Amino acid sequence: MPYLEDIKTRLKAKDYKITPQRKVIINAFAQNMEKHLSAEDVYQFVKNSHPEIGLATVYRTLDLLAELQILKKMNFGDGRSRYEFCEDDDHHHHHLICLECDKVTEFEDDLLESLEAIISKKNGFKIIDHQLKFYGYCVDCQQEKRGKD
Amino acid sequence: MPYLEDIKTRLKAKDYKITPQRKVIINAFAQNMEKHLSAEDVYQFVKNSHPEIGLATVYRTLDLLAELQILKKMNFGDGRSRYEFCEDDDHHHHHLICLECDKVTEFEDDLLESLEAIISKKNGFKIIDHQLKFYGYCVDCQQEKRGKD
DNA sequence: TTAAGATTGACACTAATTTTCTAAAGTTGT
DNA sequence: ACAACTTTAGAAAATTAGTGTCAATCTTAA
Repeated sequence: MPYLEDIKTRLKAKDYKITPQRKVIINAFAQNMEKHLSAEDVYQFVKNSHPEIGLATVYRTLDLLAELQILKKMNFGDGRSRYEFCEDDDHHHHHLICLECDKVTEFEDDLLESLEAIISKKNGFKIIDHQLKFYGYCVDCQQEKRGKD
Repeated sequence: MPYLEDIKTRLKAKDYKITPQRKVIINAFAQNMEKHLSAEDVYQFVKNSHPEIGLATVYRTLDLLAELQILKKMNFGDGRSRYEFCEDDDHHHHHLICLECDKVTEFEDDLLESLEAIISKKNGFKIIDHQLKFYGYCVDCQQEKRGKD
């Protein structure tokens, strides 16, 4: 979760302008830390305070922020891209995705680093990033299922 | 990689008919084991022998086969779903995705089982499936990059 | 402040996937 | 084999996420 000032600096460093729209969109993520917003989510959220903002602008801004590695583009299989702040370097987390209610929760892990070394050696593949997702049923949905039996 | 006879049995068991179109589509996967075909890929492949087949039919069949857990629907971030045969139960493999040429290669692993146990305990999350993807550069593309320096 | 260039909003457009409609093909009891 | 019924297929329209265009507006450096 980079600080907002830091983000502005990084935009400027690449000669991108700090527009109100970009600020608002970045803010949307800062105010929804635990969530994984889609373009449409961002659009709806941002419309409250800035009704004039266009959906295309949202898409463009998300693209830009992903390119600058400020946001990370994720796919949870629901047919749209979702975004979250990049984490600094080697502190990875992964996702638990509920097959029932689609809730996505996060989960810390560093165990994969050693696996990366093995793969690099075995396949000659230079690893830049990884993604690990677990699909299953969250506590709440397990409860409900049990109730139905 | 389930046997074709087995697949037919599973279709029948759920009262789905074995149509020529379905056979041809299943065959397309059997003949492209190592690939990860998209709907369009299947459509093109299948058109050779059966030019009359419709793209909608391909989509419907892929949906059906995924629902029956014969195929697995995957997303490699190229904007379309791709499919491969489900593997039997606990023999998982994962994917190395090249950021340069988009080639997807597979990689065997059983190391994640122990991690699953930890997560289940810690988060009360009942895990059904997992997906692990490594993004980076394949041997060939590393070579090219080095050439350019 | 002002000019140069970047960015925006509106809207048309593309591409993947889904749905609808209708007819053809398969299934079943006779 | 045949009528009655069900399932499946193909064509085309509809839907949805995301992108491209372009004139108007904004940001920033000088």
